[in-house]
Amino acid sequence: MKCKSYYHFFEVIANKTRFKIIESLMCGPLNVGQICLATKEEQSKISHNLKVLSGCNVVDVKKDGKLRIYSLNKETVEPMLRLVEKHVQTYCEGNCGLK
Amino acid sequence: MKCKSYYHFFEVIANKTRFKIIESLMCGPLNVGQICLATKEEQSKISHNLKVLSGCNVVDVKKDGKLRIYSLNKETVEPMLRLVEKHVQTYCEGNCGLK
DNA sequence: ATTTCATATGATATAGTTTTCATATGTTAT
DNA sequence: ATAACATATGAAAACTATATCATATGAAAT
Repeated sequence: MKCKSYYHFFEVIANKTRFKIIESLMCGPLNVGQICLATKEEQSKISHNLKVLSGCNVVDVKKDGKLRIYSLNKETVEPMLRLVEKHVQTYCEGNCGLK
Repeated sequence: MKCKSYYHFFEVIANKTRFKIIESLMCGPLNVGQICLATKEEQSKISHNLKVLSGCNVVDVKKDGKLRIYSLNKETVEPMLRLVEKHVQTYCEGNCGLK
């Protein structure tokens, strides 16, 4: 397994705002304005962070007029969250030292 | 799936030094001095980062005299790295925008 | 009991990331 | 062509994480 720079992938997910974006996209694609509403975050903040997420294909964009619709790459993200959930359940009663 | 604070788990892995530690433990348990050699990093840096890793059970410690032997929780880490590897192969030719 | 070795810890300095604010770009409607 | 709207972008400010250095702790050997 070659993984010399895989930690960069985790950096992308390891952020509160980006994680909220991911959660908001769990139920289906949304445009930027809708993501702002769902996350209660500012537009430019969301845009900056969407760029990071799409930069490594954690989310996908497509244009629709003046809207940009973002969708989650569930194939990678969902199993990854399932692994974390299992880890927390198995190894950490309560909060695992996680803040 | 409840995942409100799961991003903290990713923060733990999303770091160059800690990732090097994880890699060094891939082949089996090591004590702190051995991890320093394997990673070519300073002892106190390693200790600080080992604390973060063990804080959420990504690694496990046991004492042996004055040595402390760390081992990797492969059950969570390995499948997670496999997911990233697959992601990179599938969605990113070259480097995926990852640094 | 003292020295030596292995590791941990605390405080500060340093580096890096994230947000913010102002503005730019691109699209549709008028 | 201009206005209105949605989103993106750049630069600076604000924030957070990390490394470093000095020192502390604990265990074994002398």
